[in-house]
Amino acid sequence: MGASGRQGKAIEKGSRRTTIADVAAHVGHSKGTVSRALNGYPDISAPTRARVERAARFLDYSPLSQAQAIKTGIVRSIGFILQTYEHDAHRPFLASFLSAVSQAATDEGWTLTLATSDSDDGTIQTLARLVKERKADGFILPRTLTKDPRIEFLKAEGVPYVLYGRTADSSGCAWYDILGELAMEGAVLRLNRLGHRRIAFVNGGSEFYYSILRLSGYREGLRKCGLRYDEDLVKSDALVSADGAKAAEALLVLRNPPTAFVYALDSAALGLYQVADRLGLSIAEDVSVIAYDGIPEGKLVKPPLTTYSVDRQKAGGRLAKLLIERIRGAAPESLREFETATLVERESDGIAKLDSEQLAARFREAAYLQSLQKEKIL
Amino acid sequence: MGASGRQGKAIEKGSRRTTIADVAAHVGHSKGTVSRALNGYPDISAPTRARVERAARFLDYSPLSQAQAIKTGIVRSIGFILQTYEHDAHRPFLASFLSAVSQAATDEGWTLTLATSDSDDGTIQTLARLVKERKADGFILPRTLTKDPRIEFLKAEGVPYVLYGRTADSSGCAWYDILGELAMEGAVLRLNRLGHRRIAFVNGGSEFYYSILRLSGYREGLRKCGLRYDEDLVKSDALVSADGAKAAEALLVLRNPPTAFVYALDSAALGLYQVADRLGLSIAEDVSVIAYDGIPEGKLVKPPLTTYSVDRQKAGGRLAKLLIERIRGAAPESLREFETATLVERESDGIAKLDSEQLAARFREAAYLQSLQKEKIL
DNA sequence: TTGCTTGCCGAAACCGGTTTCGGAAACTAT
DNA sequence: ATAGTTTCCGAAACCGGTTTCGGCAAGCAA
Repeated sequence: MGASGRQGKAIEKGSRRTTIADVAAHVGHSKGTVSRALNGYPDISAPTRARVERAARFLDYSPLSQAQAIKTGIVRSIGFILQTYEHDAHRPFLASFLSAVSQAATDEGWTLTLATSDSDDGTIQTLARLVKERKADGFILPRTLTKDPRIEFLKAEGVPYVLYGRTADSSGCAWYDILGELAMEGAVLRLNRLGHRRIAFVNGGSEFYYSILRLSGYREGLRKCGLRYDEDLVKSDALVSADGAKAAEALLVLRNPPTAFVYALDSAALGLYQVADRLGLSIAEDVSVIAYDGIPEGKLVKPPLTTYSVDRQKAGGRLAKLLIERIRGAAPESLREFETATLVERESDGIAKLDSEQLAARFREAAYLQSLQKEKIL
Repeated sequence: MGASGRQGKAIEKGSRRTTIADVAAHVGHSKGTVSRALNGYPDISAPTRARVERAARFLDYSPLSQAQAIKTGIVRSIGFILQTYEHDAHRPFLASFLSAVSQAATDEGWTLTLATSDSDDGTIQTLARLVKERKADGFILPRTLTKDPRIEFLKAEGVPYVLYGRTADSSGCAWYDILGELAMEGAVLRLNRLGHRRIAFVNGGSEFYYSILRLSGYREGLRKCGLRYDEDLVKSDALVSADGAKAAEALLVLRNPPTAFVYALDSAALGLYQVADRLGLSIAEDVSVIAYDGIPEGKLVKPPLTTYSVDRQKAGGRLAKLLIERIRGAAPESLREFETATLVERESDGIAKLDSEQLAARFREAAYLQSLQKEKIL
């Protein structure tokens, strides 16, 4: 059945990969025909297509994406930019997130190209470079801002992208997002059921769109409980535990301190633990806290942190699929997915034993004790 | 100065990227000359080369790596495979490690291609696929085994790689590694200086070559202290806190329990905290522990864990550079670097207040108390 | 001068694919 | 039987580079 001519192929020299020409020779057709057959062009007869496909499989042929790219412009690669200036707090997830993205990409025969930047400008430049050098066909943009320069840039360049998160101007955007607002609302409701009436909210970075959403969820929760919104009880820009601690202190010295805290970020909530420790307050007993993210430290801390946990793994996988569809031409409006965070009930929230006044008293007493201790040490 | 002919280039249509032909036209030379000039061929005169380079800069030209690759076979990309079946314990570092790799790659005009696998076989297959599809020119292999199938595969295929770690058969291998053996030795010496005479060693996964090295470091430490090696005091395969806890228990029930522990992994050392907690032992007071890695949880735990910390950031950067040099043809023997782990003195190690017998007594007492408590609860 | 090198560069083939174009063969419709 | 369509595929151009090959001109020795 061999086509005309001898094979005469040297096995030595690292066994050259099989090219489209090999397949063409094997089935006795031209390269063009093989290419069209494999790419589903309609002007190839069914039997020919079948023969070509069989030969391709037999010869273990797979096209070189770079060779395709030089003509088609697409390299089958997903771009992702690690923003190293973001606080470490966001890092632990990265591994499982990236592995999910990469896994999904692999399933489709795609690759994940990773790049880095250490500033906002750098991110745009890196984006530009990857596009110019055709290293990526589209991007996953994590942690979207309310007004995000990355989105503006890519939109202007006509490069496909999909958001992990939402943004103010959603026109032309595809996304996957967790309904953080629902989580915040749920946290408030839960704390209210436990008897808390003064519930504080410590938000994350105010430039991120999720902060707007989470705040609205908090307010919605208050509304459903019939509690009034008190802006004294709201802090923002708490990303790490130091920030969270500062916010907690500011809230606890209020004349009417909150007996419960909702944190938009686990990492910031850890700060409350430090403050409580210092003030001799017991978490769950004296003050309750519920946060959001599901970082591993939440399990370690005492008492373990009740939190709304996010499935980063799933997010990564879905984002990859969505981006690939987007690159293949699907309309962005059809590529918008939501997921909910799942409540992990641990032990940092409990029945309100003290009301705000009693807590204030306790706090004064704690401060008194603390100053006594300090004197002793001095 | 314009070359012959009109430009006649349409600005519309996403402003086509400038190609080598544009540069050639601009300087009035052939494509071939431009290519050779830019790639440092010796048969180009100095003035011509200068003119070409200036034009290239002026036109903001950079060659399309894929187009180059189809002829040269190299795509300027570093491959890295995320092994998702590895325990999460090793994940937290990933972010900074990868960002360093990617940063170093970017500096050289290279990219990082990430792939995933969930089994050993899968890793080889993924390696093979990336090589076949020319998605990567070489690989960084983290967490090397004593006998590592990845190395065997790549060696057989003639694909460049560089190890993060060492391996039994180092022929033809380039690597970057941390001298974990020195750290273990240092830990033993330090504990001995604090008065400890029975020092246990809880090793990591025995298939990893680092385990062999760290064990030898531990033994060397003992030797220098004049302590004899007691195999009852050595456990292995403790990767996560559960494993570490099991090892700790087994060691503490010995007739002559250790008063100090050296853990090859921070994550496993966390298990000792659980056990101590359960048994009413105080870490640093009753038993000391020093570990290795520098995971963030080490800071959170009480008392904070004394550990030998590894600079993953630096490792990533160096590995990328080494790999690129390797791909460019440098001899593997010339690409071997070592770094040391740095001791982070925290509070989990202290002066030995109890000797082994006293500890055994304390432990019996603690066990007694514990059983009492249990009865009360029941 | 002549003959040989050497330096420098253009022409063209090539890498591994995709896509346009046009034509032969087979099918229809008259 | 002839003309007009379709169907299917080959030839060739093309994508953006690299590399081989050979030739012209200048330089040098005889």
